[in-house]
Amino acid sequence: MEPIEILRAHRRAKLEQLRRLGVDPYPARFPVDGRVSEVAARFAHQDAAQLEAAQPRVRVGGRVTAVRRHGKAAFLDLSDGDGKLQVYLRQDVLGEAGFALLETLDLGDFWGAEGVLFRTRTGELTVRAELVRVLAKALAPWPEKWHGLADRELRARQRYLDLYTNPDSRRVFLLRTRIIQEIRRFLDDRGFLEVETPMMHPIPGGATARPFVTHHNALDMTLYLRIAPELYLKRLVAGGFERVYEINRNFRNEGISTQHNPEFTMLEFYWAYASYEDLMELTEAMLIQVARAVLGSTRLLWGDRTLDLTPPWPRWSMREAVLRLSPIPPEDLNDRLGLERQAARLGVEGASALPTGKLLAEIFERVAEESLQDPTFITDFPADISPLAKRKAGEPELTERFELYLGGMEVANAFSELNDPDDQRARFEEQARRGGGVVDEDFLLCLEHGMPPTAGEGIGIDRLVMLFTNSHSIRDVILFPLLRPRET
RNA sequence: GGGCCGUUAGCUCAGCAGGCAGAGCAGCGGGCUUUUAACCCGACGGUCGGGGGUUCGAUUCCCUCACGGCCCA
Repeated sequence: MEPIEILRAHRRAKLEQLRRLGVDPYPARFPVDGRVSEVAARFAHQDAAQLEAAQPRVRVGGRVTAVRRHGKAAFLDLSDGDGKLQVYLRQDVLGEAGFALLETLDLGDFWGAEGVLFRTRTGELTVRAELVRVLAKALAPWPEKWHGLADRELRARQRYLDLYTNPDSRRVFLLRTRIIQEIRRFLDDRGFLEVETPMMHPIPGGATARPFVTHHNALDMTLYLRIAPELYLKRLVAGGFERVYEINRNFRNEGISTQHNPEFTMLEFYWAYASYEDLMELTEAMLIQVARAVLGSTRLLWGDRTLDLTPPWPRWSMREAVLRLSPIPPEDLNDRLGLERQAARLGVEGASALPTGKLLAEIFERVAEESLQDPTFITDFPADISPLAKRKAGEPELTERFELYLGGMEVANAFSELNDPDDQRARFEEQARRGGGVVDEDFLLCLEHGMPPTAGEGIGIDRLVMLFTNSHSIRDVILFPLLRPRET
């Protein structure tokens, strides 16, 4: 037998032993006075004498993460992942039969206990158990108690073990939830309405990315998992929901990296009668509110530096960012020839075939993106890489668009929405000519019925969580990141 | 897609300038009625990621594949 099978066999033998004793190893219910970490916190400030006087009786349940046996007595640690509470078992209190339950105990089992709280001679808050009960038998061996689960792959694959054994991991996901809660609060307070739009699209749109393809049998119809909710949210603005947002998953059938997971969570929100400049202020306010609420600070620890969110954040045009952060001479950004030369020098493949605006964007990504650590708005995106953004008045080659960079990552993308149906049609057609999309006639019909001037923004929640938790891989902030299936 | 690093017991990790594969934790047997990484005694536990090559001999060196991690694109 393999060693692991022997370990499992031992546990299974104990399961059978429980059943022979007439003990249900998986009972239905065990009412408790609170989570063990809450109970521990509630009595944290009572010393031995106070507990002795009050004799507080508690009933708790948790996972057994440590056992220290002393002949006819034993100490267990009951854990809920956030904290633990020690339980003291004595044969003279529990009786031989009750104490013998210990013979069936393995690390990882869930146990319940009831008794009076006291402090041991070393001062540890402890339940003197008058009753113990098996709540759920664990049949698979538990990870090592001191180091926990360290293998990064196993931590992602068996997140339930990671969460119980690595407090840092637990902290990241609790913060993730709080960040999203705070964003909702921020938007709700400003009259934004949370909505849900389709995840399955007949036409993939709202971004440029390869979609996942699926099929609806009854309608015999190809459907695409959405790459962005944008075009549906704008339909809602046209429908009179003047402030809407959605926090939900997008799917992009592209590479996987420390910054990309095939499904990722995006906040998109739309604000009628506002422009991209209003959004810059709103974004500053939102991220500062979130940082204060979840971190109690507007400074983010990021690797070996500290990112300062104190507003106002610099606003640089894309052109200006390239000039500030690279030695490229301004004249090279003025004409196509110069742009092509610089793009080629930076390793952009097929530069001569790319639209002029795309060349500038490629250069920007290569020379500037990583340097943008403190929050910086990059504005004035070229129109030919911004098919859904309104053109800048007087500068039709540019758009009223910005991206927010933080920690060297793009975390937000926003613009004054293009609501001119003819211009939108022309841009869709141009994209389609380049093989970058399909003309969404239904959306164009919507614009033809009229959509008010609107500003819209997308914020990548996963990357935001990375920044707020100093996590440098997206896999560390997604509970179940996509992994290759394991052979066995 | 490219580069570097890794894969050894259930878990955490040593080891290997080629010569019988180790520790701690967990598990097993025994002892212990205030311990807390409990402790003490004892016995057990391995396809050294898969395949191939070099060699008298490979966990160790080389090639290759798989998977993972980090960095780059």
